[in-house]
Amino acid sequence: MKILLVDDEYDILEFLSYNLKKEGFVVKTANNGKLAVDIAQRFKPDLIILDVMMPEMDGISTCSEIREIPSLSDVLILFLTARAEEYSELAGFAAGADDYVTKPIKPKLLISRIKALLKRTSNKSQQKVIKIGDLHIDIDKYELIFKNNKIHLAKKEFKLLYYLMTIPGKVFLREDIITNIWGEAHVGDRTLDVHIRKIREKIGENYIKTVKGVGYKFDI
Amino acid sequence: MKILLVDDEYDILEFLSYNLKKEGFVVKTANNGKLAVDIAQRFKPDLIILDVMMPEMDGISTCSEIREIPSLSDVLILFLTARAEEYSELAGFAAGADDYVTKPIKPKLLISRIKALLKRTSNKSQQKVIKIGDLHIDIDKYELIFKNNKIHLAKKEFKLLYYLMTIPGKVFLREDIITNIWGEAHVGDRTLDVHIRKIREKIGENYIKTVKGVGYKFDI
DNA sequence: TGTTATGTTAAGAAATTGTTAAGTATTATT
DNA sequence: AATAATACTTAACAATTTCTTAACATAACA
Repeated sequence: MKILLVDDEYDILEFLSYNLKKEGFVVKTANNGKLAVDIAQRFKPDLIILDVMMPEMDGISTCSEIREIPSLSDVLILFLTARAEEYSELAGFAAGADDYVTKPIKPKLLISRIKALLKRTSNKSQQKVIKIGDLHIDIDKYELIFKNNKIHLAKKEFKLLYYLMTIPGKVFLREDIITNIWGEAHVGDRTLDVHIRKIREKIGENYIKTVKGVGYKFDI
Repeated sequence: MKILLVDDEYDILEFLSYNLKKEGFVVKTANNGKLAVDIAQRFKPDLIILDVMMPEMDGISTCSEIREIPSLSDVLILFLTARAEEYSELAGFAAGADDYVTKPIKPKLLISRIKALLKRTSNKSQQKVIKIGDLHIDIDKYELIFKNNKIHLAKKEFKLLYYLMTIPGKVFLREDIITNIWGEAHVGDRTLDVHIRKIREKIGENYIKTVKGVGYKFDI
């Protein structure tokens, strides 16, 4: 598994690089956003760890830029952010982040988050059954089981819930959800909300969480 | 059963090819990943045996590429890996491998693993008698028994019910059912429904379930 | 506090499947 | 080969489910 580390502080690059290599990851580093974009295209990392605060091009701009490069659109992006900058969590997810970790960084925590992230996505395409909490969704059977009862979901509801459940905790952008479920077709402003509502009616209000201005996530 | 062998070392290809052919498998070989992908598409093997370590395109990349080709998405993939490269086991499974065998290769072990693998998947479709609930279907006898009474099903009805029963609970897509029962021929929009109805008339409404917008499933 | 994004509801439009009956094709029987 | 019986397909329409929209309500944010 290849990781690209991006931070303007040399000490942090050194510190993280050491810890990640020790875990068996192949690591490259970049000390600014522009360079990161360049390296990423050749190195094709599985994961990019981006510091939010960087001079010139900050992590969020870098992230947006990476997401626009087709060959990198699937790469995982994890943000490093100071605890204070709470806003950046939102902005980061909006730009297409998959996870974020707050500074000061504890290597063990970071590594466990990285592993969780890599695992989730490597399973993604194969997973036909997803179990989370009281929920159990099976794409082959087109069946949702909630507290041991079968629950009927209409096709769009099912697709939508399944999509959110593929990566629990990840915030899916509103527009990405719409593209994924409805394709390119134009669909009204409230349509997604109505479908979310119908799912919530069936499984309760606790699972699907709204991240205002960004999208929805499935979480326990 | 057809097997595609992929390894960059000629000796290994030769050695394995000999042993597999002796077991009655139809074997083709490729000495690099690119070639393997090409051959696989025409040869349509049941199983691909991939060496993880190969120059240029390694086994894992090859595997990922194969998994992205729809006509090959169901092919079984078995990795050959050196004992040292433990990481590749994980990476391999993530890329969609079905099994792996470590080098040095013992032909007997490899063959038993292959057989187990092929058996696993062929079981599903080869079953001649299926019993579910009050139903008991026998493909050889062309016979359906429902609550201890023989029930006569016409040919198409039988094929259809049998097809749905091969994997109870699984939703079969409308178009897949039509392709499977009627072949490529164009068939009217309501034909499938009418057949479903006739089966339901004979075995009741409880077994075949409609999943609107998707297809039908056999379920209790 | 105004603005924006999302929630909620109900109605009806759209899509999908069900049902019936009649016509055509196939197979079996004499 | 003619007839009868069975199997299959189609078309028309009915019934049902699913989806979308619009209008308004509410909550979160700047």
